[in-house]
Amino acid sequence: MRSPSCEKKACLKKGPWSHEEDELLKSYISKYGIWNWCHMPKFAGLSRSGKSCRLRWMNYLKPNVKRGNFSQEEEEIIIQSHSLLGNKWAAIASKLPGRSDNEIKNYWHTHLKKRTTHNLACQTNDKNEINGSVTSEISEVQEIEDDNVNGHFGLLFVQNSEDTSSSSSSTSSPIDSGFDFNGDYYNLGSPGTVEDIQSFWQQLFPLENSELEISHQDISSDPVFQYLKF
DNA sequence: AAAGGCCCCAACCGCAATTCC
DNA sequence: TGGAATTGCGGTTGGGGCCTT
Repeated sequence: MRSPSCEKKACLKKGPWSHEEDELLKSYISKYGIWNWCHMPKFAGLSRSGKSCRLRWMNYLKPNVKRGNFSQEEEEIIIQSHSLLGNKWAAIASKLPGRSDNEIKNYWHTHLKKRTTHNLACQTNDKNEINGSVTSEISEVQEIEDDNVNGHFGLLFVQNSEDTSSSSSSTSSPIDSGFDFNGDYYNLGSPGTVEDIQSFWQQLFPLENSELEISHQDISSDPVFQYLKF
């Protein structure tokens, strides 16, 4: 299996992220969104691989990422989910909004694994003592309600503009990309025409960052804009 | 106070899956 | 349709901090 071509550069930085790098990535994504992890670092001024940037964003920089200790409820969800799903950390993480798969994986190995193996050992001992059947955790687990975890809730930065004069288009079609309430960037389709793109950025920026203003000239000179083939 | 061991967690690596051209 | 590019996932590692002796 090949390595991605964009990550062949030997000069890419590795190791812990500096505050400056975090700020560069955050500000770039808040401004331009996530359009291509592979090529983004270059435009953001980062000497990092796309994978490294993605990981940093997903685990730490993304809005709504929870830090700190896990609650009892979260621990129980992890334990129950793990008994159901095994090491499907991404699936388990989807049941815990704000927690990354990496964080859950680490927490499992450092805290919960010992506890559950200890419990299992205790259960086995009990079983031997009473010579009865042990009701495993698995049989007691119920499917966790996750209707509101996996779906998109709405648009954080984008809303329909009432200003119909800003675009040559007579219909103000809804923008099909942005950040949902989980902090995930989504893009439901191709941007379309130049006007679509310009309209998109114009709708995006005023809500995302009120002091930020952008002109058509700004857009057309932007590397992302050029990358998108214009 | 210093040295060694242990623990935790951020980040890397390799691979599979998916998307794009 | 096949290969290349990109994304996502899970296992693993390495280093820093804490604890013990």
